[in-house]
Parts: sequence; C-alpha cells; structure tokens
Amino acid sequence: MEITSKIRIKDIAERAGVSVGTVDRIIHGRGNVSPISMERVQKVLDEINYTPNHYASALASHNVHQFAAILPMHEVDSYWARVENGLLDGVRRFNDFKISFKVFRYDPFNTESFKLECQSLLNTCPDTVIIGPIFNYSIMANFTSQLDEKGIPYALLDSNWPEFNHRIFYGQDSLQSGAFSGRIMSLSADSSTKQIALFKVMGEGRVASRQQMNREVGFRKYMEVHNPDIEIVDVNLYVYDKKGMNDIMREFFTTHPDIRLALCFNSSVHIIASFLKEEMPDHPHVTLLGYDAVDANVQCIKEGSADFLIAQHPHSQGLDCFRSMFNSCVLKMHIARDHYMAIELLTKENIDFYKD
Amino acid sequence: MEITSKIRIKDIAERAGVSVGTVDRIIHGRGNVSPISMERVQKVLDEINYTPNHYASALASHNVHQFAAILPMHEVDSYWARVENGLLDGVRRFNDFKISFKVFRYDPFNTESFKLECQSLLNTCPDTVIIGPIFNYSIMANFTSQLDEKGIPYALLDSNWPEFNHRIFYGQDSLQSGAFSGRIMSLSADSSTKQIALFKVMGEGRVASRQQMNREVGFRKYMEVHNPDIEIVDVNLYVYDKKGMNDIMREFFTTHPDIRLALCFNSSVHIIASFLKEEMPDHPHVTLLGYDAVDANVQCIKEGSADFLIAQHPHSQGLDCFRSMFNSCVLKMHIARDHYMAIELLTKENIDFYKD
DNA sequence: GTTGTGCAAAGTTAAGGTTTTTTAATCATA
DNA sequence: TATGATTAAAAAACCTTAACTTTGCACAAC
Repeated sequence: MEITSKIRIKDIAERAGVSVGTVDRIIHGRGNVSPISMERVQKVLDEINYTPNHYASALASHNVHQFAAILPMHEVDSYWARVENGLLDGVRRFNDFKISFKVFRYDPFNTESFKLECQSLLNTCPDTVIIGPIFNYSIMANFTSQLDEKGIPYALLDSNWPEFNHRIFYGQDSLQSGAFSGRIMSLSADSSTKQIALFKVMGEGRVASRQQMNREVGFRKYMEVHNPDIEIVDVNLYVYDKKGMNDIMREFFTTHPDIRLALCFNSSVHIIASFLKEEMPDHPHVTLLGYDAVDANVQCIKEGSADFLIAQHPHSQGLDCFRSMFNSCVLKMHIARDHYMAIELLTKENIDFYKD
Repeated sequence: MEITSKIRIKDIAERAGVSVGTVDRIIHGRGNVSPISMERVQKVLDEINYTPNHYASALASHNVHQFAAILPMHEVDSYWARVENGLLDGVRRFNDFKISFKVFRYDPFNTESFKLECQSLLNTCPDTVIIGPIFNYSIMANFTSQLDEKGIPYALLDSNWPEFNHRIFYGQDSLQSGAFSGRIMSLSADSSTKQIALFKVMGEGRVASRQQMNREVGFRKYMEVHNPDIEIVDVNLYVYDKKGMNDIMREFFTTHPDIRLALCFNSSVHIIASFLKEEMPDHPHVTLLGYDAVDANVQCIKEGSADFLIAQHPHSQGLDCFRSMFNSCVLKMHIARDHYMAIELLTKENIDFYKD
C-alpha cells in the first residue's frame, strides 16, 4: 500500500480559487461565506475525496477538550477501580492533546447522591461525558436527556440502555455471560449432580447490580433448557458479618453434603473458596465459578481453591472507551457504537495470560 | 486530572538561553553543540519533566516512514489473511501520518522462497518490519541479524523467539493454549471415557506449524498429568483427497465406536464436524474442539456440530501489532515488548460476542 | 595588518495540516 | 463621508523538525 499523497485544505482552496480560511469555514459550517464561494468550494469537494488530518486538526485546535466521568464509588482493586484506571491510562495516552479529565463519584445505593454528582458534573460544562450508570431508569433517562439537550456526547460503561442516545457503549452481554456460566457448570456436572449452589454475596450496602441480575437470569434460562433436573439452591451471605457468613456456609455445606458445584455472580467467589479451604479442608472438592479477575480471585484460581472465573477486562473497557470517545469527539473520527467485550473463561491453565 | 500545561521545546530554549534548534539538536543527539550549551540545556532538562509531543513530532517529520511485512502465503479467511487485514486496518488508521506499507509473501514450505522475499524486502530499505516467522531457526536468525545490523526494528507475530532482538511480539502461548484444550476436553470427559481422538489434518503442503506442534505438546502434557488413563488416538487426514479423507474418518469412527471426544489443533475442525453431520448422522454426538474462529468453524459452533473453539484474534493481533510498532517507531513512545493474547474459549453461548 | 578559508556552533525559518484571530476589502446605508 | 455589515484574505498559532543561514573564531596567506 503506497502512500497516497493526501489532499489538503490548501489544495482545495487553490482549486476553488479561495483562501484556506474560507474552505475551513465551509467545511465546519461556520457561516459568513458568499453563495459563490460556497458553490465553488462545494464543487471541488464533490470532485475530490477530502479526508481531514484529524491529528493536525486536534493539534491546531485552541480550546481544551473537557472529559468528565461519573462512576460508582469503589474500593481498591474492585471492578470500577480498574475501569477508572483504564480511563486514566487513556487520558495519559492522549496527553499530547489539550484535554482535561475529572471524575465524579456517587454512592450507588443513594439515588440522591447520583443526582447531586450529575449536577456538579454538568456545572463544569464538559465536552464529553463517560457514565458508569446507576440502576434506575428514570434517573438515568433524566440525566441523559439533559446531556442530549446540551448536545454533550456521552458513553455508557458496563450496562447498555439501548433507548438512550449514547455515542459509545462498552461492556459485556450479561445475559449471555450467565448462559456461558451455565454451560461451564453443566460441563462440570456429571450424571450424579442433583444440585448447584448459587451464592449471593451481599453486605455493606451491596445489592445485586443490573449486571449480576442479568447474569443470573441468563444462567437460570440456560439451566432450565439444558439441565432442568438440576436444582439451583440459593444461599445468601452477608459480608458485613464475617462470623455469621462462615456459620451460614458451614451449615449449608453440612446440610447439603452432596453439593459439588457452586457459583456466584459477583467478585466474591474468593470468600467461598477461602472458607472451604480453611474451615472445611476435608470437604470433597467443590467446583467454584465466579466473576471478575480481582487479585483475591486470581489467587484462588492459581492455588486451585476456585476453578473458573469469567473475566470482564474492566481496565480495557475503561481504556478502550476513553480511546473511542477521544477518537470520536476530539479527532472527530467515525466510531462504532456498541462494543461488547469478550466473555472470557479463566482457569489455572490460561490465567497467566489474562492481561487486562 | 487537570490539564498540565505542557513544556515545549521553546520553553526549554528560553530557560536555557539558547535557540530551539540547539535544544532539538541536544534532544536528538545530532551533535554540533558546545559543551556550554549542552550543560545549560541539560540542567533545564533535569529540572523539568519534558515529554515531547509525539503527534506534533510525527507531523513535522519530513520523510515517509516505510513499513514492510513478510507473511506466509495464505488463503482467503485463513489465519494469516485475518492478520494481514488487521495490519491493513492499522495502516488505514494512521493514514494521517506519512507512512507506506508493503507486504511480502513467502511459501511457508519453501525456505528458499522465504530467503528470496527477505532479500526483496531488505532491498526496499524499510524503516520498520513485521514478521510472520518461518519455522526454521537458523534462517530466521539470519534474517533478524541482518535487520539488527541495519538497525531496523522488527515485530514478531504469532511465534515468539525470545532469543531475537525484536521490538514487539504479539501472539498466543501455544503450550498453555494446548493445556487449556486439555482442561476443556477433561471437563467434557466422564468416567466412561477411555479414548480421545486427535485429528491431524494435513495436505496441500500443510505441515504442522510451530504453533500447532506446541499446542499438541501442551495438550499431551496436561493429559499425562490429569488423565493418564485416557488414550490419545492419532488420526491422520489428508485434505487434498476429499474422498480418501471421508473414508479414513468413516473407518475410524466405525472401528472406534466409543469415541465421544475429538480435537484438532488447526482450523480444520469443520471438516470433521461436517463429515459427522452429513455422513454419519446417526452416530452419537462427538464433542469436538478445534482452533481458529474462521467462518466455517463458527458456523459449526452455531449449529452445534462442533462444541469448542479456541480463538486467537488474528485481526486484533495484526492491528495491535501495527499500532504498537507505529507508536514505538513513528511516535517514539515506549511500548511493552511481549504481548500474549488471551486464550479464549468459544462456545454456542458466547460466540456471538467474539469480535475480532 | 588585512583578507580569506574552514569549521564548529547556534540561530532562523519554512515546513507539516489545520484552526482561528486579525486585518483588509467591498458594498450598502445614512 | 463616515458607519456598519459582509465577506475573504492573510497571518499567527499549535509543537516539532530540519534545512538553511549566520556568527564567531582559529589559522594561514598575502
């Protein structure tokens, strides 16, 4: 592929017999152009295939492009912490351009907090917004319609709401991801399998996210179709009471001695793995599947106390999302809208090659 | 993260009391600088944290940057065809910069052809080279040492040769990938499983690539450790004789009626799937695992005639590799060396979200 | 003692492709 | 004749590169 000597604004100006300024005004629809100039330039534009140099354009642009993100508050090493690091890496990567970035954090269990942070965000008049959504349609709709009104493009992370007018979505299909976990559990089952334990790990204000709920729906649907005879046994754990949590697990595994399969739809699988390893070392192996390659979980996979993780690549999600919004909003490139990330199974054999 | 008003060469020049030309000469080690200027500029550089604007730099750079790739010849929709498309997408993406790109193709079964194409490639005096390696150490070593001598940076795709001096590697760990296929096969096995069929699909000059061989090694090692009682039965198929191929399969499945698991380490799994579906429709289901999400294989997964694919993301490999080499060689950014791509399992449940 | 040559060192400036401000020209209105 | 509104050209800016130019100095030749 040889280099195609690119057509510049200057070339268009020469061919149309006007100045570069005029061409620029026409291309950007900035007005103050006579019909004659307009027509002459338009004719040249129709003849040739002009593609702007996005990088030179961004370089020459004088105003700083303000990015803002609103994300749920998060602990170290959590899913959203990794997303945020990905976003920050994106900011660093495009540091050569005039951009700024500010993160707003809301309490995911407090809709007022979300509204408040949205207001603060809007007050800074950002050019581009990245949203880690709250699980409440009308509040989200209210926020996105405000953005639409002001003409501020925004990206959705993690949860897709097809009815919104977002520029970009990055995330995983959680229904399908749940079905996939069903497949893996089914593979791990044998003819003697009667029950699968489904742990719901809650606490410190944790409620199931939209993602977690959808994973469960996808999982149950898969099991209904492919393994209708296997019973799914729910177990509720409350993390804020560690002793009570262990008691619940001990009682459960004692009263259900035949359980050999268990899963949970958030990143807490390491809690179950650690309990079995430390508190019931003589219990036969329970095949464990969980979500999110946080350090504690990765450790469990490596040592064999848990068997499967389904990974989400939160860091890539953040980085790629930022890159896409940068390409779309700053470089004004054309970017695809929906980006469903791979549903990736991690085991002892491939976890060393999981790089996020 | 607020925008940090960036330090420019001009600022350094002012603070050091020299001209921008001198600063540029020092930064790029172009010589013709007095010790006094050198010291003064160095002092400023030590004080402040200068990071060049890579994009402005590339924009101002006068010469076109020549990329060249040498790849095995390939058919439509094959692994290498997808890699090449990824590379071409990379070229298109950075079209705003002055780059050229030329692909050289060699016959992977003819070392002379490789040498010849290497010579042609070197004659074009490229600035950056991307290599789809031939499976022959000394010939590769000869080529890479020539590149080293000329100071031409190069990337390796697919196969890593740690002893070379490449700037970038993109590929999959094939030993580990083979072990992963062992894990999946083991999961699919049950207590009655005595044998697994390992199909080697050859023909039209096909010999096992380095990747395929390593997958088999990783697989056998895994099985030896975890399922030593399961026998691995080799079956050789020669693709250039379609009738003969079907005969071999029919004979094999007839003489081995208990086989319920089969795999193959290249992209030909669809051949086995189609045979079973069309020629032996009454045969009990054989769980099939193969490699590479080429269209024919994806089709088999969707219709259920094959069960597992291990994906390699060849398009991403090409695109990411090009991007990395661009960032490293044109923008002069610092880029990590080895990039092991995820070992990804595709099934009916998640294949819709496999985007490469 | 002047002029000339050679060379290292450093400054100046024109790109590179675009944006945007400033300036200038044209025309119409009062 | 000035004032104002359009329109368009010119120029500066973004940051870096690299070719080009100038300066200054040492040394030699006349």
